Amino acid sequence: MTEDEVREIAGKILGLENTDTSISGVGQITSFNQLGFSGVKDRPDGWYLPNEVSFPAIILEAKSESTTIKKAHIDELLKNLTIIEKKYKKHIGILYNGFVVKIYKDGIFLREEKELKNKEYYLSLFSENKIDTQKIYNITAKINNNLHFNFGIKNLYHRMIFTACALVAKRYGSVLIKGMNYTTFHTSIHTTLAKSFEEARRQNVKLDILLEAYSSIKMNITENQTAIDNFIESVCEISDNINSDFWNGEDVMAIFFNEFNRYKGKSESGQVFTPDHITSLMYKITEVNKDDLVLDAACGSGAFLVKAMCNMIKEAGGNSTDKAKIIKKEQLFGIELDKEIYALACANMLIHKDGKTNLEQFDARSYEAKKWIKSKKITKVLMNPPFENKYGCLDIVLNVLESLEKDKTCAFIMPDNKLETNIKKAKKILNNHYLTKIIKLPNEIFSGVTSSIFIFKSGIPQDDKKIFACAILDDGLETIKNQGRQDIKNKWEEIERYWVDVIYRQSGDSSIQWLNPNENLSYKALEKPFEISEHDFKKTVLNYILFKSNINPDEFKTRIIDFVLYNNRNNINNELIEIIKSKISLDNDNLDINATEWKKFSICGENGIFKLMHPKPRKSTEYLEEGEIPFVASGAFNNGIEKYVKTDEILDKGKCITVSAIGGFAFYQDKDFIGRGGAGSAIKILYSDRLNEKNALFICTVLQKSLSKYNFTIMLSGDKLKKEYIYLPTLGNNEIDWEYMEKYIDSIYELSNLWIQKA
DNA sequence: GGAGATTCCAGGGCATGGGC
DNA sequence: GCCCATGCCCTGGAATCTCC
Repeated sequence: MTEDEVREIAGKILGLENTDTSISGVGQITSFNQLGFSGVKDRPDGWYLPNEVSFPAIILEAKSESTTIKKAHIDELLKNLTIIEKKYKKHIGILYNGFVVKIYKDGIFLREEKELKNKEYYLSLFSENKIDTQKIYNITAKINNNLHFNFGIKNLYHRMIFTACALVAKRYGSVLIKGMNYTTFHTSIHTTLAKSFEEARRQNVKLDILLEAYSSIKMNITENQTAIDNFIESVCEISDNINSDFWNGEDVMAIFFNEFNRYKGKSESGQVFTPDHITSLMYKITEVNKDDLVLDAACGSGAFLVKAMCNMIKEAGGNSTDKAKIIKKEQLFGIELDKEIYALACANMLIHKDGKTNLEQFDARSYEAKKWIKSKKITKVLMNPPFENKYGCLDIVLNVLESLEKDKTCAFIMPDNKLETNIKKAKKILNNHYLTKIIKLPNEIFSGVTSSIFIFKSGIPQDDKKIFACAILDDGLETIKNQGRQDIKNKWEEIERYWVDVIYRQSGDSSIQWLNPNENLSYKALEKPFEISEHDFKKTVLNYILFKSNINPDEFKTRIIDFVLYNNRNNINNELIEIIKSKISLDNDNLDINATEWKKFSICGENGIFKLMHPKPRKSTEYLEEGEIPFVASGAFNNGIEKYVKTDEILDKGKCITVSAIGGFAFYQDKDFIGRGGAGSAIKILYSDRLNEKNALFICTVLQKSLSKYNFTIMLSGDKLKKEYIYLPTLGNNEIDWEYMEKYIDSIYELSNLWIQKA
C-alpha cells in the first residue's frame, strides 16, 4: 500500500470523521492553520480535535507499507504533537505504516502494537488510572453503612451481593427511583434479574444461585424510606460511574469490591480480594492476548476474569466488535467453591454486561474440576488461590497444572515460602511442570503474609533449569487513613511499565537472582551484614538492670525525658541530674568493641557453644495461681517473663539464655523458671558452663541482633537455631574471649547501675 | 504407635490517641 | 468525652512431622 492508501484505511479504522463535537479527518493538504492553529503551515496526515480542549486529541502520521519507521518519522510526529499541545494538554500520537502502530501518549512513547484500532481505544488510554477513587470509596462506605445499620443486613457478603444484584438490575434496565417502597423496590430487582438470566442461563445454569442468594438475604428493617432512597441514590451513582465513557467500569468495580472487603470482620475471614494493580500486573507479565483462553480456578469475585475480559476486548477493538462477543462467551473460565462468593462473581460478570462467562461452582482440587478444565483447552491461568494448606493451596495448583496441555503459562500468587515449606508437594509439581519465574511482591500487599507471583509452564519438567527471580519492593501505593492502600500519587503506571519490561527481558534490575531449583524455591532476601555497636550492649544491660530493680522501662524513660526536655525536676533525683549534665550518654572509654578479632561460631549445632534444651509443652493459661516462679514466654519485655506463677513441677534450670521464637529476643535467666514450650510461641533454652551474668548479657545482645529476622511467619525452631551462627570476640585464634565479654559488660554495667540507682 | 517437636494461622487483642 | 482506626506486641491450639 502507498502512503495515501495507508492513510485512507487508517482514517476509516480510527473513525476520523467530523462530528458536532469535533473536527476530524485525514488528508494531505489540510494544514494546522486550517484546523485552527493560525500561522502553522505543517500538515498532519490525520487528526481528531475535540471542541472541548480538555479532552484528548489525536494526530496520525501515516507511512507507506514499504517504509521502515525511522527516527525522522518519529520526529515528524512529535513536531506535530508539539503544535497541538498549545491547545490540547492531552494528546495521542499514532505512527502507522500498515504493519506497525507506534503510540505516543503526551509525547512519550507508550508502546508498539501490531493492529490499528478505533479512536476510542486510544482515547481510553487517558481514562486508565483516572477514576475519581475518592468518590467510589465514599459511595461504597455509604452503601455499606446504610445496609448494615439501616437495613440490618449483618453479613458482609450479603451486603455485597445485595448491592451487586441492584447494580446488575440497574444495568439490565430495572427502574429504581426514590420513593419506591421496599416491596416494589425488592421485586423490581428480582424481576429484572430473573429476566436478564433467561438467555445467560442456557450457558450457566448455576446463575440461579445469584437469584437464590438475593432472595435469601435477611434484613431486619424494611420500612425506613430514607434508607431505601439513599440506597437507590448510591446504586445509581455507582452504576453511572461504571457506565461512564471516561472511566473503565472494571476499575470502578475493583475499587468497590476491595473497599467493601475492608469492612470484613472476623466471621468473614478466608476470602481475600486481589488488589487491582496486581491483577493488572499479572495480566501483563503472562502476556495474555485477545485470543487466549483464560482460567481462574479460585476466582473469588472474578477480578482476574473481569480484568482479562476488559483488556482483551480493548485489544480486540472495543465492545461493539464480534470478537468481544466471542471473548465473553468462549474465552473466560472461572471456578469458585463458596456458593455466595460464586454468586458475587456471577454478579460482577453480569455488571459488565456479560452473563456468558463460564463460571462453575466446585472444588478446584477435585477430579470434576480437572475434567472441566481439560475440556476447555485453557492457554493462560491467572490465580490467587487460598493460601492455607487446609484449603489445599498446592493441591489446587497441581490440579490446575495437570489439567493443561503442554507449555501453557500459569501465574499463581502464593506466600513467598509456600513451595519451600511444602517441599514434597513442590517436588511433585516440579517433576512435571517448569517454574520459570518468581516475582516477589511488596510485603504490604496482603496483611499478615508476604507473597510472590509464581509463574509455571505446564507439562515441562523442571529438571535443573534455573528460575528467574526478582523483587518488587515498592508499588508506589500509600496507606490513606481509613481507606487502605491507594495509588494517590499515580506512581503505579510507571512502576508497572518498568517491571513488565524487566520481567519480559529477564534483566535490567539489581534485585534479579537466578535460583537453582534444587536449592531455592523462593526469592532470597539479601542477608544484612552483621553489625553491632556499643549502643546495642548498653540497651541490653540497661534493660536487664531495670528488670532486676523492678523498674518499668517506660516510666523510667518518661522521667528522664521530662527532665531533659522540659526541665521537670519533680520525679528525678539531684544526683542523677548531675550525671545527666556531665554525661549525656554512657561513655565507655575503657574498651573498644572493635579492638578484638570477631569470629563466627555455631550457636548450638555440632561443636556449638551451647547445649540446646526445650521447655516442656506449657501454656500460660494453665498457671492461674500467682506465685514466685517466673513464667518465661516469647515476649520482648521484662526479661521475657510473662508472669510469676505457683507450681510444684520440676523447674527449668536457671543460669541460662532463653531465646524467643518470634523476634529472637534473648534474655539471661538467673533464677530457675518454667518456660513456655510445645507450640509456636515456645522459647529455646541455651546452657553453657562458661556462662555468667555478664558474659551472658554480651551474648544476648549478639544473639538478638542475629536472630531478629525470625518473625510471626518464619518462627525460630530448634532445628533452625542449630543451623545458626553468631560472631563473638576471640583471642585471635579460634578461642572465644570470655574474659573480654565479661569486662566489656562490666564497664557498662557499673555506669548503668549508677543511673538507675540515682533515678 | 506414641510422644514430643515443629509448623501453621491471608493474625489477634488491646492500649492509645486523634477526630468529632 | 466518646468512638473507632491504628499500630504495637506477641496467642495458643490443632495439624503435621519426626524420632525412638
